[in-house]
Amino acid sequence: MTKTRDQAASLKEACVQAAREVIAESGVENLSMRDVARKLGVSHQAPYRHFESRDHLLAEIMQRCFVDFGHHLDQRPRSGNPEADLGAMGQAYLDYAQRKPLEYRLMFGTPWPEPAQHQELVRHAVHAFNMLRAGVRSLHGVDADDAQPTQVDHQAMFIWSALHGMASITQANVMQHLSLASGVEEDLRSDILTRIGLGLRWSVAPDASAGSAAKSPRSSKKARA
Amino acid sequence: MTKTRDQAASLKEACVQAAREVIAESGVENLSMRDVARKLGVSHQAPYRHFESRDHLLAEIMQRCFVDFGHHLDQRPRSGNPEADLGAMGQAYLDYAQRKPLEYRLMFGTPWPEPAQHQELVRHAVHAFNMLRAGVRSLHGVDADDAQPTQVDHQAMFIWSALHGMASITQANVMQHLSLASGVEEDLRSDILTRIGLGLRWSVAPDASAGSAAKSPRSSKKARA
DNA sequence: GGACAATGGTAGACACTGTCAACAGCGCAG
DNA sequence: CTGCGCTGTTGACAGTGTCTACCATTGTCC
Repeated sequence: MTKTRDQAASLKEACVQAAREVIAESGVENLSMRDVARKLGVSHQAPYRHFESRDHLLAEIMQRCFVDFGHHLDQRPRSGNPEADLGAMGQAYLDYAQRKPLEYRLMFGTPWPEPAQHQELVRHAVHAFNMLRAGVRSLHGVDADDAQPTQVDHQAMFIWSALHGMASITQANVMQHLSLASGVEEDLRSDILTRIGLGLRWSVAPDASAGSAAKSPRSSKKARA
Repeated sequence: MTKTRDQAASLKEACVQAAREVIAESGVENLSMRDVARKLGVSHQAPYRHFESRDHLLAEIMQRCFVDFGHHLDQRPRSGNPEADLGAMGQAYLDYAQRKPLEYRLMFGTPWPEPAQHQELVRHAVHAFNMLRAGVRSLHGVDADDAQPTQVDHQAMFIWSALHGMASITQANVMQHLSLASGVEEDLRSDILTRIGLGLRWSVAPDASAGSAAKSPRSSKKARA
């Protein structure tokens, strides 16, 4: 409890906090070590006592973002219906990407530092993916508890691809220039979620709002998957 | 034909060329103006005679990458069958991403410079998207030449999302840590393409190799789309 | 031919970055 | 008290993008 150790911990924490703020406001590329030092009123080298390099600080922040992200996904409403739950997860995913675009880009759009150096980061990222896996697995029903892991993984990768693609495309400022047909942009989310459901041979049931995309499916569980 | 004008043009060209090489070898973030100047044996300010700023040089390069990319998509084998053609386009897309990862990241993974400043860039990017649109539209058959533009755009966005998601996830060095079930990684492409087909309510028919993912579909054209 | 402006290239600054190295204050173990 | 380790400071160094001032060559108009 010595004051020293507190301050040490507090400076490390403060660095992370300040850096997260910078990133949330202006993106990774505008984050500089000297900036966070200035923000905290310490010398430009002080942060280096707690982080080997800029990359290490970045890794720490990415890691925390993944924790946040995991929590965000976990806090989605649980209805007990596996399809609806997975759909809600998709919604939550896109929500996060939309509400914290810069954090999202940090996690999924920034070239990662050497993964071997930052195993904790990898662990948390993998954990988030495993949540998706679990959601997919529960789709396969109670009996099929030993669902083909191959198929589960394929489905998970498909879902992730579509969601991530959607999220990052939406964030790029290109879409405004595509002159999409009217209404398309608004219904993108529900449409994509529906199509993901089709791609799984299951309906993932987007929330009922703005249902233009709903051509018919809703619960076309017929496919054996 | 004056020597001056030639040299001018040639330095501008040389800058672009040198910069592309740097990017293709070590990525955008390692591209520096001074570097290309050094590489060309000119003063560090010479490139600025031809490019207002680093962003302008980058925009020029991105633009050319989009042209390349468009050509690459265009050179895919045409079978006359709209489904197969669209599938081949997907293949070509993923091919490009795999073979030129850094260029791909430059186009689709780098925060764009102010689009208003670089309309040519936007034009070429949109053109690539329109190729996808055309592919989707031709799916709707000859009669439906006035296919619902809304639906076409939705489908195009879905395809793009899934492809882009797949491409960028594959490039990130995360996948090795997901401990995917054996065989999943190899079949990712064909599986995703199949699922995209399902999401369109059409089979997009991945190339026949490595067909583990083909559970049955292949030409489940039953859906009315 | 000769004045002149434009064009393309050079050289030197400035502010900024990440990071290395040497140094100073502090708390604690011996 | 002495010494050591941790935390923080200060000062460098090499690198960056970009501004400004300068120089050389060129083509144009009188």
